[in-house]
Amino acid sequence: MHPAAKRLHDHEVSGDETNIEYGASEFGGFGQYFRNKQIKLDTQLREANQCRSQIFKDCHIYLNGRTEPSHTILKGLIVSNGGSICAFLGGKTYATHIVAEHLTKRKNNQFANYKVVKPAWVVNCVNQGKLLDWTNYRAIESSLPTLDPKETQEQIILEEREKVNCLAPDYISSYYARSRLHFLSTKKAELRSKCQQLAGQLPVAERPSPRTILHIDFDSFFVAVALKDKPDLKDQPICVSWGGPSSDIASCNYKAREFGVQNGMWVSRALQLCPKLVCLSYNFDEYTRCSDVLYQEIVDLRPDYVTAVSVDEALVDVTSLCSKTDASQLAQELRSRIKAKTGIEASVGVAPNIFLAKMALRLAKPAGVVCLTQSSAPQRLANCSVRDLPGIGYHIAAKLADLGVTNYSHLKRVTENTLKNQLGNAVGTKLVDYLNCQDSDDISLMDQVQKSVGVELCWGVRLLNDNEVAQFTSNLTEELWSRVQSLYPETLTIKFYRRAADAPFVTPKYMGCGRCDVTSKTRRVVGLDLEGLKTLVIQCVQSFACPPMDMRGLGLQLRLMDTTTPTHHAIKFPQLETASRSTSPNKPKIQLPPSRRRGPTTLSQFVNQPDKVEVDMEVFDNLPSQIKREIMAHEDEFLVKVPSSRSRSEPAAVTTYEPVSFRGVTSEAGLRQVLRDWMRSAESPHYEDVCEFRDFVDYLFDSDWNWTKAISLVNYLNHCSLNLSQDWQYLAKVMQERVAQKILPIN
DNA sequence: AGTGTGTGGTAGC
DNA sequence: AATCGCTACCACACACT
Repeated sequence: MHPAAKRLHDHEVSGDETNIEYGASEFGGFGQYFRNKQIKLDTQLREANQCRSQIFKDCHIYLNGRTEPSHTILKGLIVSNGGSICAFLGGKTYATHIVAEHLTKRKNNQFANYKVVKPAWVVNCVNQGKLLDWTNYRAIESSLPTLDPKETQEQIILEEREKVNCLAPDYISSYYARSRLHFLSTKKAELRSKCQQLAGQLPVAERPSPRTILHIDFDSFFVAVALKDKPDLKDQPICVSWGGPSSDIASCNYKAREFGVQNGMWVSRALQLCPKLVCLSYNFDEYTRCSDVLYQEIVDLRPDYVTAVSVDEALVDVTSLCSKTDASQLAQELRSRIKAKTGIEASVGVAPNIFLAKMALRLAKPAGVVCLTQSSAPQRLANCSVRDLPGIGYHIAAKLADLGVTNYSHLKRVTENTLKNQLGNAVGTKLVDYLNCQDSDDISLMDQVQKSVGVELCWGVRLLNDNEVAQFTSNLTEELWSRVQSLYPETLTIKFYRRAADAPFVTPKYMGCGRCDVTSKTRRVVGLDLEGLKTLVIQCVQSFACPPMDMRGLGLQLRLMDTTTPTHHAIKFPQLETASRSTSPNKPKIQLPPSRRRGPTTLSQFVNQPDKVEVDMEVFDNLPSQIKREIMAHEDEFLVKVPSSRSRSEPAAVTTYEPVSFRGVTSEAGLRQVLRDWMRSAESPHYEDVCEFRDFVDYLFDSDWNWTKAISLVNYLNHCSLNLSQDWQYLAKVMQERVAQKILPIN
């Protein structure tokens, strides 16, 4: 059974539900409300029918279309015999069985990989008191375990691709242009970076305790924007989405929430709950404009600190300001100014720490201001669902429910140790903090420096063969590369989405990824250029050995070099996988550093290397001379060759036998002096100098075999660069990887 | 004990 | 006819050293 389904199932049979059914939620936690409602229905059913058996234990069953007997009766049979009902397909749970009388052609495809059974199966199971073989009750011929034959799958993909072609040249850009989640993520990154800059400009404030923190955001932001030019609709239930039955609701107003409609829900389901629901479109430009106004107003306050939470949401430290003004008055004024300039309502939470500010904001919505203090908070929060606590999502809330904790006030029933054991140290500690109305996070200490850059695409991915997979992968890698700009990537993590073995070939959501198995791999990428990166990504993708037609999505994430805590590592040795050693001709090619045209700072990428094993040069020095000789004898097999097409910048030293010198210096002490002078001479290394140094090091290796000196110099460069700019550090890193690459074959 | 990798969870509308 | 299910960050378990 699927974990989520299992949790629901376990929960249902775990007895005392009285406290959570229809549990009062001041926070509009309608998701919880409906989950509770479902639990209550099941409980009622079970009670009405008595719990007769566990025949359907681990069965999560979806009822489709008209049935005989009716849904109500079938539900009663299933639930009272230990099963559970799957309210809808897709989403986070999935059905183990579908009960249907007959299916439309489309649903035939959609359900092809489910166990689709006739209602008689349920009835007969109950009558005979055991779980019967479902295959005798198939509602469709091609149902499990027969998968769609390859030709059928191919046909399906070809048809889908007529509508949505993920290989079209502009697919990725047009996709992201319409993706709300992409919009939210990229806006957040931008705003974080702006706040980071701002922090440098704001006066350094004294930091008395307690602080005064504002948490401010717009009420149902997307809907509010959509309603700006349609004021007559404002009392109707409204949502923002692209409009189709399986499209997500990005935002819905309070009227719609009364019907149980929630953000993230599919339109089809929302329409079941609220048939009069009106769908309005996105307006990303206007979101940006409102966001700008919001942040401008915040900055104009001259606060102590600002942290971007979202495009429409910020945490603001206003402690200094509040020595003169009353915080709630400040918040009210801010609210009115924003309303005046954007035409939409914002709410503000005011409190002495982040946790309480967030909770205050929830209480303040819609269109209000709420102040919470250490003393007033426990009372005000007592009945709030744990689901509404920051950092507590679906999964943790479910685990808490297993512990009998659904409300904030229930937390004190459980010991700290139980929380930590069940939920992990971090979450446990956080919950205890919350219970004490404390928050260890301080917004002025929150790091807003970007540590990684990634792209991910899991919609419309339908590919026929390895070539297409490579093409798509390559396109996505280019998208990633375009976002790297002058950053310093160190490792790449590839996240691969593959259709789960028992997930239907045709996804419930139109062109969605369906239920997937996700696997990931991490590789070092220091020194790779775009081509090298592409090759690496494609290799990795192939290593997942997924049938092309089952690929459903791909994520690529680059972890950036950490320049805040310098590593004092000596040379890192790459370690090739045994497989790639034999395929060395396919290795990504070595690149020269980019020319100055690309700007003075990015030295990026001219060496390839995979994994790592740290060794320092003593290890090499101590190698048996036999091994050293062997290496030298096989030089051609492993030494890295620099492409000769760029040889214009190659110094003569590489091809002629002159004394081994760098700018006329040969002694190690002298060379170190040259390096020091070089590093002092410029904020960032110049391209020509880099080439010269690289070639000198290459020469030491390839022609002079003076490896010790080369390693020593590179380590020295690394050592010195620790106090210099990122460019110097990156150069050192690239040189280390390059040297490591040369030593590699001794492993 | 520290390091690196793979996995999983959460947040925003 | 549909649909645009992203992304950054944290925490953890585990393997390896």
